[in-house]
Amino acid sequence: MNYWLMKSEPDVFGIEHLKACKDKTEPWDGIRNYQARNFIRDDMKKGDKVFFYHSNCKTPGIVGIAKVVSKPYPDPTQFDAGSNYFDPKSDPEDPRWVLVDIQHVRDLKRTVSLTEMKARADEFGDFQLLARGNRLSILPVSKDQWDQVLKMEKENPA
DNA sequence: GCCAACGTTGGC
DNA sequence: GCCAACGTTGGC
Repeated sequence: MNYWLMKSEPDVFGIEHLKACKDKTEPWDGIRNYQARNFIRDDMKKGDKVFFYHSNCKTPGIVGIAKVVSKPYPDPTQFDAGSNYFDPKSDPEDPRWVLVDIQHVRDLKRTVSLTEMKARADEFGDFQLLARGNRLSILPVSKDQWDQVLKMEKENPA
């Protein structure tokens, strides 16, 4: 059982969008970064838990919990010439990009903001979200880091 | 294989 | 809107 953090822009596809989907489930398409791809392809398992993170917005931070509800499978948008995610170099016999289906589990009671987490970076250890220049849209979270966020959720915001 | 140019991410 | 950081592309 692994833990992850997935970023999304609330203006494009936020946690409210995920909740509104059929079965609160949606294919997490459009990942076009090899490091993120490798996490999905090599390490993601059905049942893994996911922090839903809002980026590029007023208060960037973790807003909810989701879970992985499929195995990794080829991202259909890579073969769709009409899609923004179309990749003409991807071979249908050996697809370059994969995705998993993500299902909403619950909203956090409050947003655990990036600012708060940065202020308490020493309680997170080595956390890629807090690393300088971090741009990965999918990144691993340790059990301790997962629990730390949930602990902060229960506290009052700083 | 190097590296400059370019595009994207994402916090602020 | 700005800009730092980083990934990708393509010329050589």
